[in-house]
Amino acid sequence: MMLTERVLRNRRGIALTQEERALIEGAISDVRTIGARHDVVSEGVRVRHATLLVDGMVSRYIDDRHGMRQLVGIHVPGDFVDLQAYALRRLDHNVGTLTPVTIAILPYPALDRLLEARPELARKLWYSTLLDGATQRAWLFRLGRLDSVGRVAHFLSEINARLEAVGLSDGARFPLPITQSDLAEACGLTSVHVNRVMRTLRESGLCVFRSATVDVADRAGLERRGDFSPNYLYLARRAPTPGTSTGTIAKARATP
Amino acid sequence: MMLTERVLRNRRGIALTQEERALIEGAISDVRTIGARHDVVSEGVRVRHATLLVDGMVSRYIDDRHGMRQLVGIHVPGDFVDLQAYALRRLDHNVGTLTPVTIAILPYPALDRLLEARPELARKLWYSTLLDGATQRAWLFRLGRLDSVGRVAHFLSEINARLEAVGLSDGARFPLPITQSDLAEACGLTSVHVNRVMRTLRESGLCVFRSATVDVADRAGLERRGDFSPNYLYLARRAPTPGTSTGTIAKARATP
DNA sequence: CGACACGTTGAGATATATCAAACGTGGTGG
DNA sequence: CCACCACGTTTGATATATCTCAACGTGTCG
Repeated sequence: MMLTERVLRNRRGIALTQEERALIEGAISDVRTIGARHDVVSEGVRVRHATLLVDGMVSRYIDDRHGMRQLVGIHVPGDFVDLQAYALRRLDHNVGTLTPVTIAILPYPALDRLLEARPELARKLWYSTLLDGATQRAWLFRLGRLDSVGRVAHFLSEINARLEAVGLSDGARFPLPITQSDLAEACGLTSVHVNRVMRTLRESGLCVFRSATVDVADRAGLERRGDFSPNYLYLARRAPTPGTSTGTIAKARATP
Repeated sequence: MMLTERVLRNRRGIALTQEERALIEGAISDVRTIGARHDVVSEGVRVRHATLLVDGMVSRYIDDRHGMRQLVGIHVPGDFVDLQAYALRRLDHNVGTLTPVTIAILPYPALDRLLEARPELARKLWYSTLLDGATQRAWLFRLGRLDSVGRVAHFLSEINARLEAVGLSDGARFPLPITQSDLAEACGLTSVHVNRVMRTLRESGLCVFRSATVDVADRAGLERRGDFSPNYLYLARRAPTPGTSTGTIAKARATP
């Protein structure tokens, strides 16, 4: 399986060519696995390479003075997790694994050469950082205007759509190997309340979250409850490219 | 006064040269004034030019199904308000004026030529969209982890720092020509509650918001209350470049 | 002077947090 | 293989922050 197989897959207007995928693979110096709950990049540290998430999930987060944490982004396979730093050199937040992950490393010098030679590819990677921005705006909407059930419904709808785009969800069921506390930190809630929200979603027949899997019983209903509309993801038409069957996201504990 | 005078001013590592400012000015086709409460760009509409905010304030916002609005960004003079669309062609949110504004228009064809000829300038404009992203993450933190007083304190601290960077605040006092409802839409609160928050801030001696002006009595205290740290703004060292004295932001009603 | 938008205040309703405890369950070591 | 441990989940009771609704005040502009 190609390491870059999922990069920008099914994103409207900026899909990568096979040649571009190969070029990115050529810039990869290293592929690593990291255990769950480890930081990949820390705030303020100088970054020297870009990181492509191949398998697993990672979060971007900000801690406050009292140890409370807010997720400001979450990444699924195919996402670059720290491209921001390529331009800014340092990150204003932390990036940490939620699950064991496989990541591919692209040293900046190799990336420099690649993007200089291929301005079209540079443009597409810029786009991908703009897509991150669009997602962040949707998260702002979620936190600012939705109630707790709406926030979780919106979050789950988003992850469903994003996993579907990269072939890891069939729209009705997808892996979500994170804890209710993680969900709480993403949605600006407490884990206790997230638990009650999950019960509400279950009892209203929208979805069930059990053993790291979400079963979506009523997708339209879930999306409606979360005031979710996928336009901000700039996805290609639904009905994702076949080729990769729905898969899983690594969950077993790996070496730290 | 140069239209681009405030663009990327006092931003660490990516300040523009005088020549680059002149080049941007050369790409400006038009300068317009627009009244308060008018949309500049609407969601989903194809965009054909970039917009530089020269004077006034504009917001980026998302409306929900029930007419509630969430601000996902706010812009001060010197900001590009829709560079995202240059890459994505459409915006996933709306951009509307909060006050009467002066904006400069840069048609994409002119921008294309400019950025092709000047990759270094292209890089800096890309950076500026990444700075927007960093600010959005700070907003996520604000909404997800701060209480109402903290949110408003954080918001005001941010605006103070950003206006200071472009010479429109001296750190102790700055113009804020928006309503308490706008503030509420930015902070995920109701306008009634924002009113009470302002009273709290006043009574605790942190700051006073009156007649479209914020007087910061205790900057350190305000920033502490909002758990604010300006690192995400990537500002150059404090002590802003002299040259432009503290000014105002247009407030008088203009023609729609 | 009057209208209208914005700001201010109060009382009461409600959503979510907090605190505390019990329950499951998968992994680990004896 | 079993027992235990750690971590995550679930539930209950109570506290509290914020919203909602409603009314009244105030400044600005025509």
